[in-house]
Amino acid sequence: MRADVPPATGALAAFLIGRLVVRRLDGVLLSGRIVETEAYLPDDPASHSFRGRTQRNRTMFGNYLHAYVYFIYGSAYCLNVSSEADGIGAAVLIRALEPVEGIALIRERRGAGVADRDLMRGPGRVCSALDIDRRLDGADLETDPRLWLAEDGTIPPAVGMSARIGLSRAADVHQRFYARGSRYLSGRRSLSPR
DNA sequence: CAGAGGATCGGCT
DNA sequence: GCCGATCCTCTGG
Repeated sequence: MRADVPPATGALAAFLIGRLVVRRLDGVLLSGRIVETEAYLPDDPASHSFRGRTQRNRTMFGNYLHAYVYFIYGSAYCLNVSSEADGIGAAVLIRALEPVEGIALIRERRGAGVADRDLMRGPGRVCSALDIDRRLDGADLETDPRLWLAEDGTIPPAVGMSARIGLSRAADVHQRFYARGSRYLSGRRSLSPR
């Protein structure tokens, strides 16, 4: 691979927009359409993998299409998809989903008073809605019966790009991808121009 | 072992 | 829009 070839991580982050995350929970299927992702590239100062492999981030360094789940701010889990070959630390953060299947159970899990628009609008809310935590870290998203990625044949939406959200480093790197026009985006409006 | 910081959320102004 | 909660993880001594 040469330097002018787009990194697989960025390509995956864009490709995943419009695809589904599916969770099986006690035999019930919960799913959502991916409307927002962020790429955390190899050698990215904002990435958990930047300072090398640790106990927490080791699935980022494993093969691609495995779940990397971490806990943040004492309150939220975030779901990522590992995105490069074995030995390279990189991942795609799933930032927001549009509810598709199992909405009744998702509403129940998120609690009364939460607007449908907010059920999975934000990475912590995605994991809260789908009961994703460190138990799922390392899950193979091609074979695990609890969590996987799917396509449903719908036409992929137009994809926009912007800076990533909530970073103190590499804040100018435009590796956030979103479905244009979706009402389920987590970012501020200035980051999602219509 | 102590300290600091963080890919967030929800509540309040 | 701003702010605090909350606790895991990593780093340095």
